[in-house]
Amino acid sequence: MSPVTLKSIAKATGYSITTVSRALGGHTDVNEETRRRILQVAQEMGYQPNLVARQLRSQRTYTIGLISPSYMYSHEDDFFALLIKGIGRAAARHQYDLLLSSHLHGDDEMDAYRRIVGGNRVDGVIVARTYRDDPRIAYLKSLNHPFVVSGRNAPGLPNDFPFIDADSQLGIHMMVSHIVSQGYREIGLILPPDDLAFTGYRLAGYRDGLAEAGIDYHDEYVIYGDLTLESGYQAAKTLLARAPQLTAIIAANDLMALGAMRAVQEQGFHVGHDFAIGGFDNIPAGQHTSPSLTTVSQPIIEIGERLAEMLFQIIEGETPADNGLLIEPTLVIRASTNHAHNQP
Amino acid sequence: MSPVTLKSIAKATGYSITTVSRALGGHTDVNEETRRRILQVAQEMGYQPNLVARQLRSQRTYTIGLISPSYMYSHEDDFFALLIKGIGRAAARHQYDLLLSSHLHGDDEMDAYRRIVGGNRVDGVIVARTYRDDPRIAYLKSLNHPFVVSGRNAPGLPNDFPFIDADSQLGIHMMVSHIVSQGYREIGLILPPDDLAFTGYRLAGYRDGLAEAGIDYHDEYVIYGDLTLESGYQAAKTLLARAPQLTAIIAANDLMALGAMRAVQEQGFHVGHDFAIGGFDNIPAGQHTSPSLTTVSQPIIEIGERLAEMLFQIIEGETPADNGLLIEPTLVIRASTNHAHNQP
DNA sequence: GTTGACACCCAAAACGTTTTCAGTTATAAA
DNA sequence: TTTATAACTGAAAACGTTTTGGGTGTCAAC
Repeated sequence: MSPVTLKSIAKATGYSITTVSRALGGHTDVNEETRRRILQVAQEMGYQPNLVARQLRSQRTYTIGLISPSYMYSHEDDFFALLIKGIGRAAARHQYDLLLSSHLHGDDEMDAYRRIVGGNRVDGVIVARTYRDDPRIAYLKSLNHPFVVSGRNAPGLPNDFPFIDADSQLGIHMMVSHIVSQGYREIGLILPPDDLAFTGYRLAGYRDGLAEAGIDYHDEYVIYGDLTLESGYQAAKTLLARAPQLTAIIAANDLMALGAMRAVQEQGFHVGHDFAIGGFDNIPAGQHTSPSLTTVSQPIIEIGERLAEMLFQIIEGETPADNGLLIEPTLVIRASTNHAHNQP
Repeated sequence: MSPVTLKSIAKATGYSITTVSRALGGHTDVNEETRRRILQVAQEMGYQPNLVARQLRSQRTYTIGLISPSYMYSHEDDFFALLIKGIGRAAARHQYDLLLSSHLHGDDEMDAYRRIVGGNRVDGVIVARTYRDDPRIAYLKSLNHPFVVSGRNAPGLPNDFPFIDADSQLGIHMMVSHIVSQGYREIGLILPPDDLAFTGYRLAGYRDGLAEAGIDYHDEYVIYGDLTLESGYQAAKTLLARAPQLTAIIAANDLMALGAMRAVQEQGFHVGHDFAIGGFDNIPAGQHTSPSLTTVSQPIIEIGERLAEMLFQIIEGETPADNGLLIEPTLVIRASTNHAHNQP
């Protein structure tokens, strides 16, 4: 009835706790016959090692942590779900578990990090959704605790930590070039909040694209949203009121793009014919909208997998081959920017 | 440099480990002045309690577990992502963490349960995606370990465990009634694999609906898929070949419904006008398809939240008010079954 | 001047492992 | 026969907490 421990197996077999531990641990210095006996008794008694005790003694948890605000990774935001999927895959391969700590919206995120990391609950953490000069990264570096970052610092700031990020500057650049190639030249942009690190890259990519096409940049063509569909809708309405000559809008994520699409359609435009909409993320919903959404795709699941692999290497004390990895995104052209896609 | 522990604080303040522990733990039998001193020193030294040691000593982890195959909770299957979101919310409120253990596809799921549960890593677990007479449930019951179940046993079998499930029998029944009310009477059904517990309820709901409408049941109108979009596509093609008189298809989840929709459209049908398609789950993509998908909606996030709340109660030794909860799903009528929705 | 009550503090045990170090026996070499 | 070596085993320490079960000292009451 009471939990079966090394001690109880020791008592049952007549061997010491040490020997039982070594036998089960597969050490060489235990007689083959005694190991057989011990293994069998352990089996019969249904022994399961107490992982917490093992963690305490060995100072290893075989667990990695992901800390997230509780309102994220939802259908409003597939990003976390996909990242978790990739991480989970890699973790399963390496026999690690994933500790997911959600903190309430108002709470200080740093507290969660201090608790989990300082509390020795994980061997490493994955930091996602980076801010400009992210304090979480500073904290982890000061502790010299293994971590990897999904994302990176804002443009111009140092990236002296292991990270993987999509080259979203290039992604938006490709999007602009494509939209220009379709004949649209008055292009608006809906950006994420300014404290997110990647916002600067998306703006830079936009300017790159315009410059390449020889189009002037106008401040009033750019507006900030908060990544939700609703905010995309509002932003597009504001943008159109402010600059009615617009014939295209690029949003920094698909959700805002879908909101923008709705706003634009309400204004009587025929998206894909007289107006272009471009997104970023390639969320599943974008395939099924009408018109389907042209977007920039980043392989989030794969990024999650590679991040985890990278973290495992760091935990094991190896130096990962790529300490900062920029992934080239791909442009997925669909009907919202392209006549040819419109009638299948 | 070395980690700051109760011991180091004891040394620094001159008090014993016991007193430091009791001071930080908020016990009453320590002088207010000494507590102040200890708190301050702990603060200065940046003390973070070692949670693993605490867990070992107190035999409580303040962690709940969710074990899932690593291919699940993806954009192919929003279910897990949403469930995790709900669980995470509730967990954040109660200061619990979530341990997510993914195991590789081929591995025995029971091993993961034995490892996590037997290894004392969690105070309770949430079992999702139940099978008929699920061995995981039998295991947890035999151990008398706190757990709750998302789903329940197959029809006719006992549910002697705490669970929350959507009443999918009623859900499909409502769907059939609605489709019949739109004038369709030759209705096919695409079911999930037979070993999943809820398959029987969906079939029963289908038969209920037919019976109520006075329509005969035909075996050849029913086919099994594996919940993926691709399998829905194949299943629908088979169904149409087998019974060309069909004018409607209900799929047991949205993904298969979308696959079926594609197959039906390829055959030249005009879904929403001369053919009806119904799904189940209300995944976000269904809003944006063309035509948009009529579906049965279950509040997965809320179910996750309530499951977690229920589990916390059980862990705390209370008896939850609802030990088995059936949630009434809602029918979301969109264009794939309804003319009126077709031209907004 | 003893007694009780109270406030405060601490040594040691316990949680269940892993590992270090030393001990015991059998065997081979000298 | 002694000695060195190898093969196996075990006692005890350690990981960092919390809790048990006293201690000590002060003060009021008798």
